[in-house]
Amino acid sequence: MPKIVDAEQYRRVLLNHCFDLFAERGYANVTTRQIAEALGVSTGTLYHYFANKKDLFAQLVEEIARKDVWALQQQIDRDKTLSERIAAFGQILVENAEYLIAAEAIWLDFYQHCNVEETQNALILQRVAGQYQKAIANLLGIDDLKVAHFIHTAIEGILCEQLPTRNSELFVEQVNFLMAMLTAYFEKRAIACLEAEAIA
Amino acid sequence: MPKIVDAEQYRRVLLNHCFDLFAERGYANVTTRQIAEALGVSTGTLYHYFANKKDLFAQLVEEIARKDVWALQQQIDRDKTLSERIAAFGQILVENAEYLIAAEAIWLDFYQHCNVEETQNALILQRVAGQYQKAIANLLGIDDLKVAHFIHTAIEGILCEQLPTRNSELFVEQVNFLMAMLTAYFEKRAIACLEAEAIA
Amino acid sequence: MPKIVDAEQYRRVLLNHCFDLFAERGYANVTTRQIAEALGVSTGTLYHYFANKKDLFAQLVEEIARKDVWALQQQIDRDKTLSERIAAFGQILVENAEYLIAAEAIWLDFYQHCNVEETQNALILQRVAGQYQKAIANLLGIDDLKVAHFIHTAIEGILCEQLPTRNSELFVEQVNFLMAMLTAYFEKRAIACLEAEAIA
Amino acid sequence: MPKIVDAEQYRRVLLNHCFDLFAERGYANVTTRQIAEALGVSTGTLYHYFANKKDLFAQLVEEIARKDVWALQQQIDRDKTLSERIAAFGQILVENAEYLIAAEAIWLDFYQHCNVEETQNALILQRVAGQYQKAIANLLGIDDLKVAHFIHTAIEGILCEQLPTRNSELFVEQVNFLMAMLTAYFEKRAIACLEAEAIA
DNA sequence: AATGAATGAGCGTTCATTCAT
DNA sequence: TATGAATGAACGCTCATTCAT
Repeated sequence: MPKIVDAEQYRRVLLNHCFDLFAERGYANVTTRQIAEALGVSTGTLYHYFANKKDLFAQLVEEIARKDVWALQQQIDRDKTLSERIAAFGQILVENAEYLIAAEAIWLDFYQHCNVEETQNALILQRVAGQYQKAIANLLGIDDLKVAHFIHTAIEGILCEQLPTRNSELFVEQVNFLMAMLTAYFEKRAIACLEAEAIA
Repeated sequence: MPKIVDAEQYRRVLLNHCFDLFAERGYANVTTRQIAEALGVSTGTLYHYFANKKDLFAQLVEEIARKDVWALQQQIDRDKTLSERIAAFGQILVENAEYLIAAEAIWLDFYQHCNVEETQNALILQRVAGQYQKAIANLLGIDDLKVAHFIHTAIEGILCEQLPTRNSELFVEQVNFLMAMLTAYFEKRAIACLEAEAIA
Repeated sequence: MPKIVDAEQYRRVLLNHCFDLFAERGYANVTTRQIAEALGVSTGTLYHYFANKKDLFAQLVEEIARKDVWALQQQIDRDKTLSERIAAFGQILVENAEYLIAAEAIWLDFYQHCNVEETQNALILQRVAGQYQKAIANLLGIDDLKVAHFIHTAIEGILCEQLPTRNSELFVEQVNFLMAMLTAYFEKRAIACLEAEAIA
Repeated sequence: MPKIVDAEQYRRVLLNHCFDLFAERGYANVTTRQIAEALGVSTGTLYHYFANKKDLFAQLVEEIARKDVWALQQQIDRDKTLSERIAAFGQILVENAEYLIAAEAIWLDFYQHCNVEETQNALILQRVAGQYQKAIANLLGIDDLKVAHFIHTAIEGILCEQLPTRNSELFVEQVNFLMAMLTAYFEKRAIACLEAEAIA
């Protein structure tokens, strides 16, 4: 089925070219004509590859998550200690700040526009969130998915704040706070663990 | 003589009645006619009290912040220890989850829709953020505004995640994580402080 | 009936204060609120003195005509020759250009907005036109109302042209052309008259 | 492939079908829905071909001028004497009275509604006026553009007067007056010319 | 597969007019 | 008399979507 593969690839190319448009202006402020123009195709073509604007946006969200998770997995280094991993994670966030904030803008738009009643959207929401949690857990080498979930959530908070105006100084500061708190939290947990063993 | 005596007060009444509408559907999905209907007035009346839809929304954001900050200040209890304050704060968040998530929805919409080029919006953004930070710092009895800022940011992250579907179990969990990390962080800082003094 | 006289006078005061507003922006681009504001009264008061916006405008048109005709009558000088009268008329036009153009703007707006089906408007139109013709005929000391009518018409054309941008040089030129043509026309008629008499 | 092959041509078709609507009711009293209905298209289609209502109207004004000037040029007959040309011109005006009055209504609306601050409008105003002057000068075979300008202006006055109610008897009378005055004016000028030569 | 002209419901907004005070 | 808050029909305009080509 070579034809279908091509169409599939083309769909992804189109999605990736939409990223900036949606990130900068927001779902509601982007028209299908603007999308078509940005992609160098007609609106008709758009509707050939996507059922409608919402569907296009939902697919973009999935595509972003797919790529993010894959990229995070590439960064896993099994030889590092926990605190080294935390530091490395912090650095990844800072280095990719611009992209992550843009992706957050899109993700939040999806949070707010998607009708959760539509099963499709609920599934995307759940799946993507799960993927990020696992990716973060793997990257930090921790087992507790709930902690990974919290970390993801806190990062989203930090990214949110950068939406109206970028402030990289503040961003670095906030990331450092998160990493410091994580370190303190894990140290405390390790000590508690040791003490528990000592008692036993 | 006009029908409404205190226009200023009436404007606030109108704003407060808009809250749910904007929180549930989002700025872009609420029409002025829906607002008018929800308020039990005509669209014309809406435009008598507010310059336009954006202005109405910006004023709502400010009104929410004003009320939130005031409510937080009422909760300050100078007799509590730091860890008691942290626990109390966590409880406040959990008890008011429903309202806080709704307010976050509105706040995020403002983040994304407001044009920061318009000085007015930039000022609102700055002022409101500052007020929340101070309120949190006062509530926890800490001096470091930057930590308060981070806490506010992390809470926003937690609230964001509840937007598409409420999950109170998860919410409590995340708030507990935040509080645990805060506690670990402050303890570590206190120990470091003591050691520094000991050396000196 | 002193009260009624006062109200009548006040109505005229109000009308005269509307002149500039309607002349500058045109009937359709003036709102009743703007009128009220310019007059220093409320919209309610406006509707106390005038049935509606159209009525107010129609009364303004009549008031302008009343004043113009009266002013023209003041300028009649029975001792002048025809060519002196023509020259004097030209001078009056040039000296009052600014006002006449503004009045023409209003008059044209009435031409275009008034529904002639409404008897009231048709009457105003007829009456005012007749008054101007007589006033011009008297001023020039000519009997032929039809010539006066044509002169009035030609002047309206000249005034029309000044509406989008004032060009006083052009205005003077056009008035001079009109006066030159009138002079040539009357001279030719006088000669024809003499010849007719000679033959007889 | 789109449905309409020659968009430019279709735009002109649409413009020409708007003529009566604007002429009869005036710019401010015609809604975009009425225009669309009169053209047998949707409002959306209107905005596909024209930027907005003002732009549509401005293009209509230019289209009218283009056609009028072309039509006048077709009437030029180099074998006629001046007085024959004047008579012919008068006849053209009378024969096309109905159309000319309608066109004048549109032209006056443009005079009054166009914001001269917008360079585009100022240019249209200037260009169209210049074209009419040249067309009249060519038709009458005279060199003096200023006289042609005055004639155009006087005709506009005559047409204005017909706006509220058509009165063809009056129209013919006024046109005849204008032609008579023109004849008298040119004769006088010719005599003055001859005398000047005689002296020399 | 690709086009873009066409659609029309629905948007934010205005404003002449009313009427309780 | 005088007020101005309230009204709501109607405005100019937008844009996701369709479909003949």
